[in-house]
Amino acid sequence: MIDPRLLRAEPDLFRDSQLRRGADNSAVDRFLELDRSRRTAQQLFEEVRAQQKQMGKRIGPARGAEKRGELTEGQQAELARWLTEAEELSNRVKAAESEVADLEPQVEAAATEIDNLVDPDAPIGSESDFRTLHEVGKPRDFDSEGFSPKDHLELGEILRAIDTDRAAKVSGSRFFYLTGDGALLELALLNLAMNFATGNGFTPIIPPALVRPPAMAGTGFLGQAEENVYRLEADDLYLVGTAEVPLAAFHSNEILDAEQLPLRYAGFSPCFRREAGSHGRDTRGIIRVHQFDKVEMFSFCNPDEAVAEHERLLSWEQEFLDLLELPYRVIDVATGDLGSSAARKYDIEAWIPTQGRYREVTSTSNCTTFQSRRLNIRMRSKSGSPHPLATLNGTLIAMPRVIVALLENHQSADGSVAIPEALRPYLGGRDRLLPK
RNA sequence: GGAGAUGUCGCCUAGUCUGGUUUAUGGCGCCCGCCUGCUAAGCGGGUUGAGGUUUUAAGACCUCUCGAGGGUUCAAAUCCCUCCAUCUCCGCCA
Repeated sequence: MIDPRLLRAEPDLFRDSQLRRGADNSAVDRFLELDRSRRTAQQLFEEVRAQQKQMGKRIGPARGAEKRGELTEGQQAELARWLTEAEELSNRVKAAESEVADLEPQVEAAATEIDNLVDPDAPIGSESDFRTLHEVGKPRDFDSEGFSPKDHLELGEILRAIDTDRAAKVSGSRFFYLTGDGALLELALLNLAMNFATGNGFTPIIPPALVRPPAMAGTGFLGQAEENVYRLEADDLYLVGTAEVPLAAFHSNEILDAEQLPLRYAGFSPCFRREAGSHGRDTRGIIRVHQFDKVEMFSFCNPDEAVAEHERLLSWEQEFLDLLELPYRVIDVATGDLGSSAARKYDIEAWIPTQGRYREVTSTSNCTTFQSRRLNIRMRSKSGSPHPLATLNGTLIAMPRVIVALLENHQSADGSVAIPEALRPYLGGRDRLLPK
């Protein structure tokens, strides 16, 4: 949700931002017009409502006196007149109220169509117009090592770590079993990630993966992204696509103490994605799946701190990938590819040898005050009234894609896979996964 | 799943049966001021949140807000309906 007062005062900011996203900006003017009508209607309502209340204050005591039989004939007649007048007022109140009630959702709808203001520093353009910020590590030269790399699925089968055939039998396409060392690998990554997070001051959280509609809507997943969300019709619940949803909604309808900020959480949850519209893409292996586990970082912070916090989230993401000894690059996502709630977004893409390219493994977004407005999360400093705060999120680890990157980048010709040093304590001190 | 109880402005609490004379009571906590060698106590005032009108400004005023949403009524914290949450008991269960 955008800031309606800012929009009234400086609509050009929003028109321009929408253009930068390559999005429709007609909602800005639609909002302004509806908002004006709504406020006019609101004022009328408040006026007649005030009259009605005044009348009620006269009728009340008079009725009391009437019951006690203390009214003179003249007062009795006056009361009767008041009641007639009150009835008429009541009708006018109802009419005015229903006009407001009519306009309200329209204003709301227009506001919802307006995306978050983009950060002026974000590169302008569509998906391919990203800016590369860093490249870290070098892709391995398998040619010079004298063998061609196997892809993660082949390795996963050699190690008996990944089983997609049986997953297809049981659940369908885009599902997987992690077996043996595969399962242990995920648990090791989880523990490494959680220790890393808590070491950096995050509170570990295991949130619910089923949420009610307001949580889903508040985080912005019921707009364009809706087709990718699983919904449980019978119970009116959604399966979350990321822990961002329950983490963001954790403090919904709360006013947080500004002194306590930033509040940082690391949430571990399963993630469910329908992957509608991606038929035929990444059908092999576990790069694109319907269900996976992820540790997500989430921060509630002062809007003044949001840009710095975003940089911090990014550097934690990088640090974590460094621990896993993976080559990657960091990109500054272009305005057209931000999604409605992010003002700026950095993706980290790990090198995938068998694809000869970088693929997204983590992503961090600065949502400024956009989400907190929808979720009604505010902060209060010692003096002064509550204000919306900023929310930011960033992937610490998305299991399948990191497993893909680990297997492919650290493989040997015999199909064994080297375990990065940081991970060894979590795998019983082993330094390799061996074919089974 | 069955039976019952509860939900009031940070916390506790009055008000709900019997609708109006309530700007929603009082206490605790917190904030400001007064008073007092200091502290404590005492005294006075303030203290839900949202939207709006107006003003150079401080402010003033209005409307909404008693778990949420509907309804009845001239008028709803109070009556009716639906939903949500919590608690107690019973049953079932990893």
